[in-house]
Amino acid sequence: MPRGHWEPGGGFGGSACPRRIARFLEPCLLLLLRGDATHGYGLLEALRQFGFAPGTVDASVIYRILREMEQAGWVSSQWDTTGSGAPRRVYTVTPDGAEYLAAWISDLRATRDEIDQFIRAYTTQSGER
Amino acid sequence: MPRGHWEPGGGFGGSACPRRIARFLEPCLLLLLRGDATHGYGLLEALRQFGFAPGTVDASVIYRILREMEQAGWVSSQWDTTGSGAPRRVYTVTPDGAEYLAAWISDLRATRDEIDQFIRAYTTQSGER
DNA sequence: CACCCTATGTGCATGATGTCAATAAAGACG
DNA sequence: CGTCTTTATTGACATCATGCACATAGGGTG
Repeated sequence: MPRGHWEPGGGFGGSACPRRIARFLEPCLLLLLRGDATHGYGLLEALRQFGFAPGTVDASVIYRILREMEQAGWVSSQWDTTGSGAPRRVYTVTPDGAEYLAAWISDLRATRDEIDQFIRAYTTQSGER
Repeated sequence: MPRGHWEPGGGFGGSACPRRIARFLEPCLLLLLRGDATHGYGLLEALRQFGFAPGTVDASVIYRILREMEQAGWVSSQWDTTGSGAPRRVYTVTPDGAEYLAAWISDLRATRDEIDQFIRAYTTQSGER
């Protein structure tokens, strides 16, 4: 098998691999930020609920996306120095970010329907044999 | 908005954008090849049934994937010089390719379930407000 | 021949993502 | 104080998927 092939259904550490969807971390982080998670490091563990196995996402990826989203205006940040340990950059979702997340949801619905259509086409073709 | 952002739900020519799923063309081509389409150029129009608007997929992408899949052993090809015009490279799916497609289907099912889970998390959080 | 259409292919640029290293601050401990 | 560990953040580089521009070639048509 040529290098770089994803071995669908088998590889990728056995997880269902939400990373098959491009930029999926973006809406995940937005949704978590609307909840109670607020800073980069805390988001790492919270991602588990969306199918990301622990250790599969590097922290640097989280921070990079957060900075990009702040530049885009989807989130804003302030420093929090009240707790013990290193200061945390705390993120909140802007109104624009909420709209962006809503657009993501509508797009994901469409993507899901496309997948369903493809699976139906497969089972139909297989059943006709 | 920074360049390169996908504007989910709005951009991308208004189509539902199946390309949100990485390498989605691969299973599409395999499924079409199990049907009646046989050569690269003919696959271009046949892709329409999977949500690819005409003109959204460049022909070079099709040929590149076909050659990669042949190297991987998922398809095999022969030249067809019987018709008029330039010779066609005609592809057929190998048994390994059929297995690979089946793995793709199982992976797509999992991906769809992840999307559903994410959408449910969103609507739950929105409903609680 | 000039031109167009079909058909296949190559090369390069860009964007998304993964990996690894570096920086920095605060507290614990000798 | 010096340094070790934990938490938090950033930067630099490599790889992969994809899009775009262009090259090649056969055959029909004026």
